[in-house]
Amino acid sequence: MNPKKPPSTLLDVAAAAGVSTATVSRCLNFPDQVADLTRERVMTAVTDLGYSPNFGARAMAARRTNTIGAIIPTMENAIFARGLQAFQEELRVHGFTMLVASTSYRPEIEDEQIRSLVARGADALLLIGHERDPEIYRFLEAQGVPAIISWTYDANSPRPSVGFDNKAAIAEMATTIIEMGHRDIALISAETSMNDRAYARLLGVKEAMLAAGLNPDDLQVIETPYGIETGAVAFETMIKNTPCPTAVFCGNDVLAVGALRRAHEMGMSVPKDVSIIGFDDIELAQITNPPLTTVHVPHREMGRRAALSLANLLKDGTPLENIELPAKAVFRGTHAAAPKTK
Amino acid sequence: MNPKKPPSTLLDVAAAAGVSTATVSRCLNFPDQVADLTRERVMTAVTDLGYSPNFGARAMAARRTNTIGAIIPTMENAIFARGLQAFQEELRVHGFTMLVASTSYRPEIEDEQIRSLVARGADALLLIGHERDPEIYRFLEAQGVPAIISWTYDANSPRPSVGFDNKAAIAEMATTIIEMGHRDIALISAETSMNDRAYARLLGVKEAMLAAGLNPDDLQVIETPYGIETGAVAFETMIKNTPCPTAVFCGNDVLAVGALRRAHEMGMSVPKDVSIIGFDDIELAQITNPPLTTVHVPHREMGRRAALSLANLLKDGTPLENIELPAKAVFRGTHAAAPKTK
DNA sequence: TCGATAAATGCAAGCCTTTACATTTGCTAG
DNA sequence: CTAGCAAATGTAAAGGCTTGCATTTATCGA
Repeated sequence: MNPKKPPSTLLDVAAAAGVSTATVSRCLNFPDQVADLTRERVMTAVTDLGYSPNFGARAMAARRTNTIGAIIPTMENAIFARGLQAFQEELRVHGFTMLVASTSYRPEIEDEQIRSLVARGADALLLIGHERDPEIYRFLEAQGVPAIISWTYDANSPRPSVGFDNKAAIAEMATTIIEMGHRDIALISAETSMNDRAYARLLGVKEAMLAAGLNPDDLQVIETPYGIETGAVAFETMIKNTPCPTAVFCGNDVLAVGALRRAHEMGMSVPKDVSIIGFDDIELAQITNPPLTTVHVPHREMGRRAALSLANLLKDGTPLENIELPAKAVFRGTHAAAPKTK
Repeated sequence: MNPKKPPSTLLDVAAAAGVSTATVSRCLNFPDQVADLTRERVMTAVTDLGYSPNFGARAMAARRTNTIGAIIPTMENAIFARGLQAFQEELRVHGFTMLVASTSYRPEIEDEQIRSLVARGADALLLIGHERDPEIYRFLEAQGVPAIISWTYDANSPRPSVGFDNKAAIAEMATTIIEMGHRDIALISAETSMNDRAYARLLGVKEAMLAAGLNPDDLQVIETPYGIETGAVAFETMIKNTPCPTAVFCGNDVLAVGALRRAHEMGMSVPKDVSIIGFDDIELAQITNPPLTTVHVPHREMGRRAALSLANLLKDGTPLENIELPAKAVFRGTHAAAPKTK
């Protein structure tokens, strides 16, 4: 235990066990290729010497790092945290480790982070959403780093993804709400530029309006950053519009919670005076009063499936697929028929 | 762009620029050691070839990866997600990348993950809480991997940490509550075995009781896993005890939210019939009705400072310090004087 | 008992970069 | 004009592991 004793190497272990380095290496990587007796001897040496393989050497020789990068907008949003957790858990099962970077929804940071993670030796990448500079896809291809897109699904996309159809999901919800008599519809959206999920949700509401014979252009939209307070402010602005909306869709649950709170503060009754609809179905949605009507998104399942796909690709070369997962409306307490008082 | 073109290497760049690999390497790592003209030529070659350094080779030659590992119980808990986000943001500023692993609060998984991250070449580690098998600390020392402990602070610990004093924080809160006349106190705690933060909080409540002349042994304790529903169940059990507690402390806000909800479901009025106190001050705490009285923890600041310390250590060798951050009681709507009806 | 085959192990060539040290080039001052 | 020095660049050794191929050993059938 001298402070300066350099960590032991494969060679040390080989010497201690009286075998070649190749055998030690095989012991560690393909245990069943080695005779039981030998393996035992090697493992003892490994333990005795406290050997831990040198990562750099291993990565260089094997041309892979068993590390997978995930690049998400922010971990502070529960939906990504949840998906990422599931992603990491599944990765671990297959012997991979996760590198994480976040972008704060800024494309130029995402660009930088993608390059950084590739330079860091990520064998594959998890990316959120399809939309980004084509140059990046070219870069990934040139580097031979596969990527899977998540949190969105587009049947027409040439890139493999595992996600759900944002547009269809919210359209389903909107159709039901419109059937309940709502005519004046509003949407508090996350910013749609460079966020294809948010944009798809906007499209979904409009689509439902059109299908129901309403004019999609009448949809009142406010775009605002993510947050309870921003949702509250947007709601207050919105509700003073003419015509005053009777149903307010929100791009996510956090915005909806803000809207709900402000509605109460303004003395409105939800859902009697106004319906408020969220998106994501995070934990928050169940504890509001009344509990939030929202669209349930399979965050964990997306993370898990993405990890599984990537692991299979890296292990056996199973090609990535384009997987659609269901997202469905969950009706709780913040929606009701449109008020008649109009 | 043939599908099989191997990525270019330093040698390719050197050849293209008409210099040696050493010069290219210097261009990339110490640009000012190279003549302007040469640098320009090299950079052009780098861009043209789409060169990205091979991580393994670099790690091996430089003996460091500029990668820092973070091992947390779970990202699904907002407090860790938030701290981790801040940790990663700060790391990025200093040119480091974050490897993440989670343990689900299981010591044996933590052990495995620590070894895995070290084997993955992490230059340093962020760990939650002090308590773990001493063998692990020995391992880290032997491998020469520095670690910083977070989410807790102990002035007496020999290991550097950046955190807050869990015991003192909750004791402060408990003292105030007891001064409001509460005598029958309960605690819904996270499991305290192998979770020194939870244990410290338990101690803190007892300490406050003792200081106020109450018998710490009278503290009613239920340990339960993390979750809204588990908090609710624990609350219901607790409230049927004799004597019935008038103040229920919770190990974290999520448990408190569950308790609060169940209290309402049981027809109790909070804080009139019972006071409920949380811990962490996550977003949830502000949207309950009434808003939750809790202890504010500087999650982001801990993450940021931890990253900063580690970055400074790795860059200039600035030794790690033991940093205490403040956590303070925030009084909102779920506490009140003890009911007189007793 | 011997050859054929399979299983186990060893040999040694990479893998690609960094960096200590050596060399060359370009200046400066005497 | 040249010795001497600094700046720029080159040379080549390491760094520790994996893996294709070669070799040895064990097993089995005839």
